[in-house]
Amino acid sequence: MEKRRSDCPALPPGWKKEEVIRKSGLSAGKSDVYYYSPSGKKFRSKPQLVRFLGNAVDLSYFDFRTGKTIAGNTRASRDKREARPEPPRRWPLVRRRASIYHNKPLFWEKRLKGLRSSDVTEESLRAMDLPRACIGPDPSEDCLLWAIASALHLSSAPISGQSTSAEKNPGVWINASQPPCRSFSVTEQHIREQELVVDRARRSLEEALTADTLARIAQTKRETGVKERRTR
DNA sequence: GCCACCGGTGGC
DNA sequence: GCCACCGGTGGC
Repeated sequence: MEKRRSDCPALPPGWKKEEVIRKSGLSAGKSDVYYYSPSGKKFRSKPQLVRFLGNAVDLSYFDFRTGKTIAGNTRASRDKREARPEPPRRWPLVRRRASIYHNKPLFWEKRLKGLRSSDVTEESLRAMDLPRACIGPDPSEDCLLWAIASALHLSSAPISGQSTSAEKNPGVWINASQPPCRSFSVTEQHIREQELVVDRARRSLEEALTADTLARIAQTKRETGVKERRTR
């Protein structure tokens, strides 16, 4: 009997997927898919997952059997795309870079306008401290943030901004592999400060997830108690 | 009583 | 006809 739990990138960290092949009976050879929450709770169906995760995770495009996120939610479109599932939606910049970047290097960042990071309640996350003095058609901080994020995805080379020549004539001297801002450098101090920010965010997330789990357990206990009193 | 496992079936 | 979903049950 094949039994293997694997990570599921389309679900939050800690969730595992398991596929169990039926070994006997009329349905021998078919398989059942199960998911396990970080706390070990087992889920046999997508409705079960949706009920448990609520608004915390959008499962509209989640394919229960494959464990992958798909582009459409109809049965027909899903079947057509089965051999080419969409990557998880948490890396939109990576998916969009190929077509937009190669066409017009100077203006592609404008096309990312409107994309914004947000938490599970759709509340926009706080803006970052960015290098000053943007160069290019859209001087907004949002645009620069998207440009830096995409530059980090495009190459493992250092991200340092544009040369002074680009400031004088961006149409001629702009370096498409760098974000459209004045040259800047990142120091060890900057890195340490950002590590602290990330560390704080992780702790907050951990506390929120723990509180959520405890609340769900309490809710389940309350519901169970009500049912038991009614049946007496 | 729990749960792994398979069967039944409604929706497509 | 297929299969996602969930009910039922036998083994522990």
